[in-house]
Amino acid sequence: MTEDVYEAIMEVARRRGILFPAFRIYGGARGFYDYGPLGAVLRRKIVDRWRWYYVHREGFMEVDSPTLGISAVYEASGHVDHFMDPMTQCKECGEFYRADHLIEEELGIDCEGKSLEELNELIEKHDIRCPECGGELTEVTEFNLMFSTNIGPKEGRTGYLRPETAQGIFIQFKDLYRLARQRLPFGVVQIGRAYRNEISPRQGVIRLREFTQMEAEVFFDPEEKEVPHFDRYADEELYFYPIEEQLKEDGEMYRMTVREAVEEGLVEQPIAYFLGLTKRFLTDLGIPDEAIRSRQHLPEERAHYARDCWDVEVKLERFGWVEVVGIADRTDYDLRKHSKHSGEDLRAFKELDEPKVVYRPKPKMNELGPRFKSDAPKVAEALREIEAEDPSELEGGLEVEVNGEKIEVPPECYEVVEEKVSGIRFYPHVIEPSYGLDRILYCVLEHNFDPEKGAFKFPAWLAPIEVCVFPLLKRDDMIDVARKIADELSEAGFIVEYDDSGSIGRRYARADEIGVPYCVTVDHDTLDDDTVTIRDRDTTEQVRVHLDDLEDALRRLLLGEANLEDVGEPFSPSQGS
RNA sequence: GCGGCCGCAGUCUAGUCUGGUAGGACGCGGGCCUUCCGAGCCCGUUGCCCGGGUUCAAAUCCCGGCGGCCGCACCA
Repeated sequence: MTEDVYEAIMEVARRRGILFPAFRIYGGARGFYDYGPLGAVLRRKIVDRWRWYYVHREGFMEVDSPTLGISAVYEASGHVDHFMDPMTQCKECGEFYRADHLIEEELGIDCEGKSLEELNELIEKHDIRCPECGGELTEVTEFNLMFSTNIGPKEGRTGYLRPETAQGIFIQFKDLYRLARQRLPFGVVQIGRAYRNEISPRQGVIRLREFTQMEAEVFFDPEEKEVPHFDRYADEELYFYPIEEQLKEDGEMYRMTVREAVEEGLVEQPIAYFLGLTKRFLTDLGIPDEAIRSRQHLPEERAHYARDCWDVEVKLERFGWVEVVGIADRTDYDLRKHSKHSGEDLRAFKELDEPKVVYRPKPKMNELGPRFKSDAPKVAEALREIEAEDPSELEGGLEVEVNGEKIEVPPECYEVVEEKVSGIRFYPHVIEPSYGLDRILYCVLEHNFDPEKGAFKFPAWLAPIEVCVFPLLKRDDMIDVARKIADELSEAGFIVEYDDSGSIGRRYARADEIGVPYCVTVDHDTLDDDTVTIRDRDTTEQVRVHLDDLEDALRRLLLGEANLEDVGEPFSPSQGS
């Protein structure tokens, strides 16, 4: 076999309706894929599992905001100015390249964080040319990854397809904070499409121009930045690959528990918690423990908004360690930015243990106005910032600074008022676990793929088809019974497929290929005693169960509550009738 | 798209005519009291849609925009 696992998987995936390259009849377009019938189910099940962790268990609120945003949002978030990749183009054939990736491929060096000048120098110095045609390359320029469009007819207003779902949450902070009953910490999740106009997507479903994110934004009081139920995943063991190991010549990842990592100061508690959760989630999907590591971002690769960031990476045959989840400490960056740009106060409020009393000069505008004319509002503003613990400090006039000049404010211009300060306002800090669904789905495919059989072996609950029902022979009496069973199982909630084409062996193989965990077969005995066989995908062993027990047996099998031998009498075809 | 009405806390609303930077109710948070499904009391918290103009000063007056509702038109 010359083809690698990636190609084998994509071949089965395309043939059996998991993934299709998009727009195929028109020649396709890089960076876009369709989910076929089975892929769509698989995707849904992964999303549902994620929801179970984040919405059900963590109790986070799920929202769903527009994928197209007005420009103000992305001006405030910094994406208009910062969400750029370095780009170069071949002068001969016109092909575009990501300059840093191209240099990395050609020279085998790390270009993360290099400036445009540095990239240009490298290209010139090493005479890097177009890998396609050998042509000369243009000067490296910045290219914004957001898709822009117009909102409304004609020129309209500039809009951007969202490059991440997160902003939709930040800009609704006020309402969400209220709905969280104004208590921190709280979390909000969003699952949806995001768009990035990648310069040259090349790795199949790993780098898409339209992809699905599952993101959580968890808001913390910066002074109490801890997950309350930390113990839930604290004893989870995982592989850590922190900055210092990455910088060593022979640096290695090492294994420890989430709790130990926090105690050793390797990673802060909330990020560690979500790393633990993520590992559990990924192993649920059939990705083995040793193919999952938590890698800390190097300072130069962190996004413009992140203080610390850890990726959860999954090891793939062809692509090596691939980031499937990023858990970033976005601090108060986003809320601050949106507060500033929108003028809305996106702070949280915290009551002090002891309210304190202060005294303030309350400006009398009808005195200030005539006296200071156009400076009156500034004087008033300056007065409002004065605060004293003792009212006598405010008696007999005050001095304020306006436009760099000191101004005497006579006492008749203000009134000393007592004010109770009962709390403080602050911007919450955000920890953001962000999952790339499409990449995760590919990892699930690869790690559940048996290259020998060319077949998937998904965890039973995850299989896009849960049960196949076959008549042993294409005989009307068996067909009728099998169809009826399939129908009843379907009504009971199972994802069922009925199949009577070809030989029974062929049908088992077909079911195996797409990872159907259990096949139910109607045979001669069924017609006599209402029993059927259940066949296990991985062992190909069979048991006989009575039709009355079938639903229950399958349910327990799919949930992993029982093994095959627990649900029926052993059966082997040679002993059967 | 056209016409009308309207934009004050999360919600409902006073104030707008007669410019001087906002008051209430419910809600929400904390406490007390109670104790099983929106009881009471105390404390706290939250706001004039945006931009421009007039003015020393705009929730208030003028212009523009945006948004909502209703009607008509158009359309999946």
